[in-house]
Amino acid sequence: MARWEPNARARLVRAALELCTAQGYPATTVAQIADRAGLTKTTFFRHFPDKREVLFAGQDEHSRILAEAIAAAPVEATPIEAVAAGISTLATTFTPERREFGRMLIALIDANDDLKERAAYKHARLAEATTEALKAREVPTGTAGLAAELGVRAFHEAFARWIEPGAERSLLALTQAGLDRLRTAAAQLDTPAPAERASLPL
Amino acid sequence: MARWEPNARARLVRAALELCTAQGYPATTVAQIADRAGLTKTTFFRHFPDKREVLFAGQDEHSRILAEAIAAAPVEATPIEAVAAGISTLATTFTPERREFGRMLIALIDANDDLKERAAYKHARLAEATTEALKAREVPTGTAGLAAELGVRAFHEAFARWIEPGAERSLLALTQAGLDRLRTAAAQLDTPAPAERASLPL
DNA sequence: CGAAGTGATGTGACTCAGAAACATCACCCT
DNA sequence: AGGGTGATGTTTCTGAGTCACATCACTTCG
Repeated sequence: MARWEPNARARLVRAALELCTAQGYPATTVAQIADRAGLTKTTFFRHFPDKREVLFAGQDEHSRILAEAIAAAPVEATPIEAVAAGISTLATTFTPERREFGRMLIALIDANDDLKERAAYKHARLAEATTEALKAREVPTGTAGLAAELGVRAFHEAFARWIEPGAERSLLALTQAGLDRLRTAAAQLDTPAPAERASLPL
Repeated sequence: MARWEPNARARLVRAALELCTAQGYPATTVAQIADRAGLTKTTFFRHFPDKREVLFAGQDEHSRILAEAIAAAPVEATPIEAVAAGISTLATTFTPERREFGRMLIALIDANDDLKERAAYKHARLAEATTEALKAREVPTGTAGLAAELGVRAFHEAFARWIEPGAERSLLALTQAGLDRLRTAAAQLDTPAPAERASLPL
């Protein structure tokens, strides 16, 4: 379906990431991004609803992938198992080439509150979609919400480790490890902190 | 310390809430808000960093209150108990007059993605502050993060019920009920959904 | 093979958010 | 009475985001 120069959208994303990394996000103008992609400001806004969104391109897809994988999990799976299946499937959609992209994106987000805000929104939306997918499996609302939150947190944590320079483990392995870690953390919500526990009589 | 007409900030908040409720958030201009408060656009931006923020005025205070209450909880308290103490203290700072305000605010947020995004960010910041307060009590990172998330969710849920027209219970009672509900939900993360459980052999 | 159609892009003009430099006013203190 | 201080107003500017309209490439059909 491509006509003109193909991949206008991808060119915009690439241009945005490069320019923002080089000059900083606030110093980068939408016109500059469009220019570098060989397009105009108007066209930019035809592809993305606002300046922030170009850096989060494709993330709405994650909700769909996660939700579908959860729906496809075996009926007898527990909420956590369904979530594990979901984020595992999501993890397999990430190719190694996306590591560099991810590194740059995380660096940008860390440096700009505007982007942190959008990231928080994306997190919430992803968790919501996951919650709905679990509720469709008859998981009660509260449990669904928490399981979803655990899953999204596990995935983000895994992603953060995956893009680190020396990372050796696959994103898939990291997501599973992350979820396990959070499961055990959840089991300790009613346990006094170690420092206190150590001072209790044996 | 008030000089001119006092309460400029409060006047801006009130004007913003009224105008946005009447005309819708996107149709309301910063200049209009300032005008109605008897001020100018520049002064608006001296009090609030952006247009969205005027509707979330005072919420940064919540982080401080919550964190301080958690720090003040008894040393032997479990993470959840510390969080319960925190949100209970926070709940007691809400006077009944704030119910109407809360109603209008929630209605606005529900109707505007811009405001949903800011609300998600506020949620994340509140959870972060809570997490830090728990980590200061030697609670391990993962557990702290989840306990914080539970607390913030419980508070939001309680707030949503508190502002409902027919609500009778105090915000304090509602936060405690909300947290209890989430605690039991957390205990079911590894339990298959009811529909499935019912079909298992007794 | 050429004309109409379709979808993506460009142009120009506009509104509003938000920042900055500078002027002004009310109040306080001495 | 006069200077200091802090809050406000004035003006101007940049950039985000919207819109109406024109244009171009490519397709399809007569």
